Amino acid sequence: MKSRDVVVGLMQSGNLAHNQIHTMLQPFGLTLQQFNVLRILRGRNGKAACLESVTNDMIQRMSNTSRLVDRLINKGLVRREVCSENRRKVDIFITKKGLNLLHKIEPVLVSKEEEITSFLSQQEMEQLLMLIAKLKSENKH
Amino acid sequence: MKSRDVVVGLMQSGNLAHNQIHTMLQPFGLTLQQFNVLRILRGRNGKAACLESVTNDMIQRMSNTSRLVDRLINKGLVRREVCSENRRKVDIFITKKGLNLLHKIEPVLVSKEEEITSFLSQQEMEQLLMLIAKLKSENKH
DNA sequence: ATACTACATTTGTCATAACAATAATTGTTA
DNA sequence: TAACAATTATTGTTATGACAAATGTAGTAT
Repeated sequence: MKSRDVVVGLMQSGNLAHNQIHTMLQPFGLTLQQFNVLRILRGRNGKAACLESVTNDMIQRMSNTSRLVDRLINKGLVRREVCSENRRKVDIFITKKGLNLLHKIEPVLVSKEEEITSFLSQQEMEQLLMLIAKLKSENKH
Repeated sequence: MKSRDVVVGLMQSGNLAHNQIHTMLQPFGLTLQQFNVLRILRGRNGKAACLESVTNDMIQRMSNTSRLVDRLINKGLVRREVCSENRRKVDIFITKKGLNLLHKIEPVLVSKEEEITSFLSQQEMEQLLMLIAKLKSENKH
C-alpha cells in the first residue's frame, strides 16, 4: 500500500507545482507548456532546435508541439525556419521579444519556486532530488 | 537554484506517474480523472457523494466534474440522483458495473504502482512521503 | 410574500490535448 | 532511377480542460 501512497503523492505534488507555476504565468499570457518551450529554446543559445528535439526536452512530453509553436509564433516569441540541410526539419528560434519576456518572468518565477519549497531545508531538498532521480532512472526505456 | 530543480523534478515525477497510470488505464476505457472519481465513490461505501465533495477529493481538482460524471454515466459506471434533502445537490453513486470495473483494474494497478516505485526501498518511500507531506502542508490556504 | 444573497450544479464557449491520418522529404535498395 | 520504407512535421477530428455566465434551489431579511 505504500507504493500507492507514493504514486498518489507524486501526482499530487506534481499538480501542486504545476498549478502554482501555471497561475504565476497567467498574467504573462503563457501556459506552462509554452513557457517550457521558450526556456528550452533559450537554453540552445541561438543554436538550431528542431521540433523533435524540443519535444524531447519538454517536462511534459506532448503529441503536438507543432501547434504549440504556432501559438508562440502568433505572439512573436519564437521564429520558425525550414532547416536548410534537411528540409523535413524545422528549426525554431526564440526571438528578442521572447528573451525579454523570459527575463521579465525570471524574478517572479524564482520567488514562486522558493515559496513552493519554503518548508524544506537544503538537506531535505537534496534528499528529495535524489529520490526523484531514482524514480526517473527506472523509467527510461 | 535548488528550489528550481525541486520544482521541475516534482513536475517531472508527477507526469511520470500520471503517464504510467494513464497508459495502464487506457485498455479499460478510463481516463485517470474518471478512475479517480470512481475510486472516490467506492470509498464512500454507498453513502451519498455530492459533486462538490467529489471534486474536493480529486487528486487533480477540476473545474468541471459535472461533465466528467456525464461521461461515467454514459458508460454506466455511476448513477446520478438529485438529493432529496437539498435539491441543489446531486448525489452520485457508483454502480455495480463500476465496482466490477474497479475490481478488474485493481491487480493491474497494484503491479504498475510497484513497478513505478520499484527502485525505492521501504525507507526511501517513507522519506519521500514525508517530504511530499511537507510540501502539501504549506500549500493549504 | 418579495427581494436579496448564497449555494450547488450545469451549460456555453473557447483553448488546448490526444490520437490518427496525411504530406513532404530523405535514405535505401533493387 | 524507380519503388519502397523511414523520418519529420503538419493537419483533421474528437475529447477534454478552463473559465465565466446561467440556472435552479435554499436561506434570510424586510
